[in-house]
This record gives sequence, structure tokens and C-alpha cells, in this order.
Amino acid sequence: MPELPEVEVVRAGLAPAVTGATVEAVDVLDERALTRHPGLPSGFADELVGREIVAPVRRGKFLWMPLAGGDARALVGHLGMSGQLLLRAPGAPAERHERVRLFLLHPHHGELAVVFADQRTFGSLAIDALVPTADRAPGGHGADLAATPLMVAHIARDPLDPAFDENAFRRALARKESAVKRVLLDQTVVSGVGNIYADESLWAARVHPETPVRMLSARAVTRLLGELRAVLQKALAEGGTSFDAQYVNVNGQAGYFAHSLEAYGRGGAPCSRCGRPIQRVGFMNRSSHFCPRCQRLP
DNA sequence: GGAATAACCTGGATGC
DNA sequence: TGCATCCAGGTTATTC
Repeated sequence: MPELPEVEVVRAGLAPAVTGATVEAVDVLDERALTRHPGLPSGFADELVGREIVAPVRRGKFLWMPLAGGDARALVGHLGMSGQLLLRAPGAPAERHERVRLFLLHPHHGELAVVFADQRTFGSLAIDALVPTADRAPGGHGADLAATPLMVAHIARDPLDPAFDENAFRRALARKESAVKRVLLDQTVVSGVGNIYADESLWAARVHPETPVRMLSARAVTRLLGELRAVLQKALAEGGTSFDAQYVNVNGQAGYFAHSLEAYGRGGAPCSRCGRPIQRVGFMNRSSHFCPRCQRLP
């Protein structure tokens, strides 16, 4: 499931290959990949062909490639649960679940294809207008411009973003009545966190996922934020989390962070701190994993 | 207005 | 062996 580290690995992989490249042609094989595109699916290719791509940018789980020219538009991607952006030779055979293929011409690397494949079709591509950021800081990781696509404007900055406002994060927590895990998954409060890294950071900070967020002390919030950053950075260094073929980098290679997981996906296995079995419970139509001894409800 | 929930979707795993 | 059901979860629309 692509969360911040996985999307960042994809962004970093795309950057040298697509920056400065021109879109020569676009094949839309499945229009469900364009569900977030504000215009008609038929106009997607027309808007892209002939345009030069600027360096890719990421905020949270959203990825976008600004288009050169004066009209402030960008190709925006979200990988959903199973989306992949792959670099391929233009004549490479179709990927399983391939939805869109962009044919690019790069001034130094020549012709290449960017393939968007997505098994569960929760991911999408779109072309959207760029709007100024509210805090006037660069739009996200990899950005020079203080702008984001309109559809990303409501997404908070992620904890690894230098412009992440820790005080605003604390104020947002103080206003919430929900459980801490629900707030961590709220992309308008803090972005880039999904089920895996929410469970992992809560385990590391010894916080029960159902703890009402207003009951967390300032010290506990500091600890949680620190552990969240540490988990995300470690996952990034290890190339992200891959359980199966659902997440791979632009070359189709899996990440290694699944070997470092302490809570997520380890229901019934002993906690590495205390030995008690990790518990798995239903939460928000998905699963929460936590240690009942190390992570107690206040 | 904020919080909670359902729906979207596909393929692998499981049960019968 | 074949079919039916369950499960995974990010985002958003809908409901409370």
C-alpha cells in the first residue's frame, strides 16, 4: 500500500528520467484511471501531448509533475492502494493491469514510456490547475514553486516536509474528539500516513490506537511525532514496504521495510519488547495492530 | 460543522 | 475441482 515512503521512492525514481522530457503521445487503456481528472477523459491526452515535464513533486501520497509553460498546470497522480508508475522502453509489452501509458522524449535519455498500472483501480491520474500554497512555502518535496494542484490544496504537509507546522499540528489535535489513529490517517491534519505507518509509529511511541487524541499530553505528542518521523525515514531508507507485488519502485523492484515491521501484519506474533502477542482488531473498515501490554488505553 | 460510515475495486486466500 | 465469500485499504460522498 503506497504511503509516504513508497510514493517518495517513486518520485525520486521518476525525477531524473522525466524532468525536461516532452510528452509525445498518451494511451489511455482504462478511463477508470482518470476518475480524478476534472475534464473529459478524451481531453486528458490532448492536454498532455507536446508539453514539457518539470521535476516531479510529492506532498503526502500525492505526486505531481508540473507542465512547463505559462498556464500553471500539472499532471497529478495518486497511487491509491495498488497503483504503480513504471519506467519502460516505449515498445515494452503491456503490464498486467496497465491503465495509462505516456510516451516521452527526453533530450538526453531519448525515448521512454511511463506506465501507470493499477490492480484495484483506486489510483488515478489527472491534469489540474496549480494554485499558490497558503503558507507560501514550496508545494512539497522536490518543488521549487510555492504551488500545489487544486485537488491537493486541502492536504496537510507531511512530517518530513521542512515546512511542516508542528504548532498547527498540535492545535489540530487539540480540536479533535477522535481516536489518535483516526487523526493520524486524516490527511488534512498530517499527510503521508496510512494504516501501516500509523500502526508502526503508535507501537513505537507506546500509544494505544484508540486513545482519544485530546488525552495525549504535549510530551506524548512530541514522542509520537518523533517516532512517526523515525519510522517514515527508516522505511524510506529501506525502499518502502512491499508485501507482494502491490508496491514496487519505478523499475519494478520491491522495498525491504516489511522485514522491519513491529506491529502491522503481526497479529498473534510476540511483541519484540515484551513478548505478549500483538493484537489485531477491526478499525475503520480495516485493521489495527498493537501490543496490549506496551500500548494501554489511558 | 465535525465525526462516523459506506462505497468504490480486484485478486488472492479460505471454506464448503 | 469449482464456486462463493472474505479481506486488504485511500479517498470521498453521504449520513448522523
